[in-house]
Amino acid sequence: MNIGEAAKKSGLTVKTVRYYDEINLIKPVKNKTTNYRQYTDAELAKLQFIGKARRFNFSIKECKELLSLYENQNRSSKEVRNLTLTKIAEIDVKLNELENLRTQLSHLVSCCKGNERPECPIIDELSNSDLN
Amino acid sequence: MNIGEAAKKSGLTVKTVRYYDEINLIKPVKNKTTNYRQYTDAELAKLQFIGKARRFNFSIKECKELLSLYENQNRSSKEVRNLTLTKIAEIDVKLNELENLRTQLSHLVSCCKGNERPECPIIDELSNSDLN
DNA sequence: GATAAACCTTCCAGTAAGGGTAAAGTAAAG
DNA sequence: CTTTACTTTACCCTTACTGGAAGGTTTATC
Repeated sequence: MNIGEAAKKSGLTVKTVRYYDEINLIKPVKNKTTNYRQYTDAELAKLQFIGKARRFNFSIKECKELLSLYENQNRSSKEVRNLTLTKIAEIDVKLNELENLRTQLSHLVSCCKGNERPECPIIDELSNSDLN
Repeated sequence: MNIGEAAKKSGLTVKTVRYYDEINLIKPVKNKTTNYRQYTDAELAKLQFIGKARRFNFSIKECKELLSLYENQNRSSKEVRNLTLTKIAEIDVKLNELENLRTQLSHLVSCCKGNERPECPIIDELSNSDLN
């Protein structure tokens, strides 16, 4: 199939699919006469796999790893599990950071009258040169 | 003061401070003979302001807005408060996404034996072409 | 006075993961 | 035959910096 169909069926944009070719993630053969990319069903499956892994927040580099695990019939499930656990740990770090931020920002908002006057505790806090 | 001191006192890197000059965020005067950037105390205060706002997850563009509010003695606290509320709303969206991801990934992990065998529910799920 | 270190300068390239647009070739439909 | 839809490559743009090279300046040491 052509790139447009592969993109549609994988839920990716044509640009993205072309990009995955460019970075050697998924390289289809090319029609010699038209120079069009030709995607097989197996390649479509890989595009779908990558799309899903990306939605699961795996980076392209991690997607490459997952893809090679996906293609390797002899890999152990432990390898995949460990990659996933690492990803969960990263998400936890991010969650913590964001929760802290949210707490601090909502504290600032609760201190600020939000009226037409210029006095603003938010600006005051940002102007405070203490690191934190 | 020179850029090194300004960087140290603001908790930013020299590279970052130079970058803020480049993008017209904070432009110091330059010593004509040495061509060194000269930062005033007021500029240092702005660097600190920006550094803090960045740590609060405001983008550079938002920092520019905040900075102009900071410099404007006549602005209402409402404007600052609204910007902050918008930021909190963004954080909430991000938190939701990450929490969903975490739930799904830990569900996958709990299904995967993580042993030496190749059967792996995580890969199976990623191979599932359903969008979610 | 020479030299070395610790500064500072600009410029160029790269990061992640594509998005936007242009100019041009190809294909399918009417 | 023409229009419309699709495809190609090539280039620059995005965010917010970071790293490095090549060179000028200042300060400390010998």
